[in-house]
Amino acid sequence: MVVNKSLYPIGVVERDTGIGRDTLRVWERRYGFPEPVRNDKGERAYTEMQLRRLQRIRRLLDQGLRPGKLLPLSEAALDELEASLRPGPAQQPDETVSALLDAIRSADTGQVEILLRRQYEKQGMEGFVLETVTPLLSTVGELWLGGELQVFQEHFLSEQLIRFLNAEIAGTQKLGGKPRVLLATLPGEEHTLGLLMVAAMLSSRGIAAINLGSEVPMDQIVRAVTQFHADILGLTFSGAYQYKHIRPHLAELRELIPAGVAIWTGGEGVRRLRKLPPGVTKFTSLEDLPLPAGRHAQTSR
Amino acid sequence: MVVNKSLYPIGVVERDTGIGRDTLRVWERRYGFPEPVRNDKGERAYTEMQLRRLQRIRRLLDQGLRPGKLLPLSEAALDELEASLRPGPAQQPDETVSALLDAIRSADTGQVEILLRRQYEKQGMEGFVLETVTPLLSTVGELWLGGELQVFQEHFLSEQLIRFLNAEIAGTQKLGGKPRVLLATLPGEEHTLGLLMVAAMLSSRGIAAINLGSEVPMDQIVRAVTQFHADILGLTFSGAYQYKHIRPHLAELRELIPAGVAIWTGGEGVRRLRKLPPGVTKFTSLEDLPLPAGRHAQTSR
DNA sequence: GAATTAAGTTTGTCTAGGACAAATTATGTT
DNA sequence: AACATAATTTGTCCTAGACAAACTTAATTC
Repeated sequence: MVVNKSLYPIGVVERDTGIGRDTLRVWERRYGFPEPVRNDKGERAYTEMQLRRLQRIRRLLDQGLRPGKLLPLSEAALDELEASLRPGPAQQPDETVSALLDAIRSADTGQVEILLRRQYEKQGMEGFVLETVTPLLSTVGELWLGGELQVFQEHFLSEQLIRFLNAEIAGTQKLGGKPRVLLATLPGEEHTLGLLMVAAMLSSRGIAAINLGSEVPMDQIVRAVTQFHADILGLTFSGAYQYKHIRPHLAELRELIPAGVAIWTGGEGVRRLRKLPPGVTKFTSLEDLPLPAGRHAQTSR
Repeated sequence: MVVNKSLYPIGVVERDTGIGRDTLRVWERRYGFPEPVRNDKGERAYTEMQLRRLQRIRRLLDQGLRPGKLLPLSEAALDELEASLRPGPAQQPDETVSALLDAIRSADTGQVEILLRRQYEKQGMEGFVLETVTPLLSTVGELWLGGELQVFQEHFLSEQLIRFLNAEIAGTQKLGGKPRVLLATLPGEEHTLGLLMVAAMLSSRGIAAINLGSEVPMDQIVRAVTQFHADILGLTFSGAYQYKHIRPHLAELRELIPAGVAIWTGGEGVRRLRKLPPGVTKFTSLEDLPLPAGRHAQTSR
C-alpha cells in the first residue's frame, strides 16, 4: 500500500480552498501561516494538515472574521473560537421542518419530495414559501454554521427545492397579463433561490415573471427591462451580499432605468437597509411583496 | 448615457476564459498577444474584444491546436481556421433552432415556451435534449462570441431551459429503481445545465438521478456517494473548466470512492481528454450515455 | 513500413518582494 | 445616533527568470 504522505502544490491548494495563490503567499509572509515545506525544485508543498486548516479558516472567513485575527491562532485556539461561534440551540423548529430535516439527514430522496408536496398542497404556494421553505432554509443555514449539516446536504435540498418550485411555476397557467415582472440578481449575488421563491409566488397569482437568474451585469438588466417591456424589476440580495454596495447599486440602477418602471427589492441583504434610493421599494419579508391584485393578500399566521 | 468601454483586469479574464494569470502574461511575452492596455496603476486592462478572442482561442485549443500556432494569427486568419475546422459546411441551423433564436431575440417569452414544448412532444426527452437543446446552446454560444447575442438573452434562455427540464423531471420521476445515479460538478464548474440534461434523460428512462448541483467540494461528493448509496457518480465539465485539472481531479476522486461505484464523466471539457484514469468512463456526446437498460438506445439521426 | 527510442521544442506553473487601492475598523464631529 | 475622516488591514497585481512535463520530430531497429 502506498503511504499517503500527500503534499500539494500551491495551485491545488488554491483550487481546493478557494484562496488565491497570491493570497497564500502573502499570508505566509505576513502571518507565518501556512508555511509549507519546499520540494527539490524549491516550490511550496503544502501538507494535508495545512490544507485542512486552510479550509477551516476559509469557512470562518466566510462568517465575517478577519485574516489578521485568524491566521496567527494556534490549532487549539481555532477549535475554541469555532465552538464559541456556534449559536444557541435556537427555537425548536416547526414539526414539518424537522421532519424535512430528518429526511435530508437520512438521504431519503422520496421522503423529501413527499413532504414538500404535502405541505404545498396544504398551504398553497404563498404559505408554502413563507411558512415552510423560508424557515427550513434558515434552519439549515444555522445547522450548517454549527457543523451539524454537511455541505452536500444543503446542496441536495437546494436542488430539490429548485426542481419543485420550477415545476410548480411551469404548471401554473400564466396569464401573461398586466404587470410584467423581470427578476434578476446582480453580479456577486449567486443565490438564486430567493428569486425562484418570488417567481413562484407571483406565478401562483397568475403573474408570469421573467427570470433572468443570478449575476446579471447591470447594463444587461437595463437592456432586458426595455426589451421585455417590463413594468417591474425585482432584485434580491442575500445576507452574504456586500451590504455597502446595495444602496449605491440600487441608486445606479434607478438612474439607468426608465422612471415608469418600478424597482422592488428584497432578501436578507436589504433587511437592515433603512433609507432606500428614491423610486425603489423594498419588502422585508416575502409577505409584503407589493402586489397589484391582492387576492390572497393576507396570509394567516 | 454612460458609454460602455469595458476593460477587464487579469483576474476576471482568468475567470471568464479559464486561462491562468501566468499563462496570459507569458503569452503576451512570447507571442505578443494578448497585449492589453495599462491602467493608471500600470496594471493590464483587457478590452472586450481581446476577451472574446481569448474565448475563441480557448475553444480552438480545446480541439487540440497548439498555442504557438494559434496566438500569432491575425483575426482574419483565425476566422479562416475556425471555418476550416467546422465539420459540415457551416450547417445551416435546424429550423426549430432558428425559430427559437428568433423568439429569444424578440423577447417573446410565451413563444419560447411553446416551441420548446412542441419540440419536446415531437422528439421525446432524448431527441429533445440531443437534437434541439444541445445545438441550440452551441449556436447561442457562437452567436454570443460573435457579439450577436446579449448576455441577458443567454441568461433568459438558460433559465427557461432550467425550468422546462426541471418540470419534466418532476413529472416523470419515481421508480427510484436499481442504478442510483448521483450527479454533481466540482468546484470551479458553475455550469449546471449539463447536469440537468443528463438528469432529464435519465429520468425519461425511469431512472431518478440525485442532483447535487454545481460546485460540490470533493470530500462532500465522497460523503454523498456513501450516504445516498449511489451506484454511479456522474460529473460534467464544461469547456471553461481548467483542462489540466480534470484528469488529476478524476483520479483523486476515483481513489476516494469505493471501487464498486462507477464514475462517468462528460461535457465539453472532457472531449479532448484521451486517457482517462482507470475506472472512469466518459461519454463524448450525450448520445453514448452508458445506460444499463438501453430501451431507447439508438436515436435516429 | 511499423514500432521504439532519443533528442529537441513548446508550454504552463512557480518563484521573489514590492506596490497600491479597495475594504474595513477606529476616531472624531455634528 | 448619524456621518465624515483618518488609520489600518487585506487582496491583487507587478517583473523576469527558471524548469519540468507534455508534445513533436528525428533516428534507429525490427
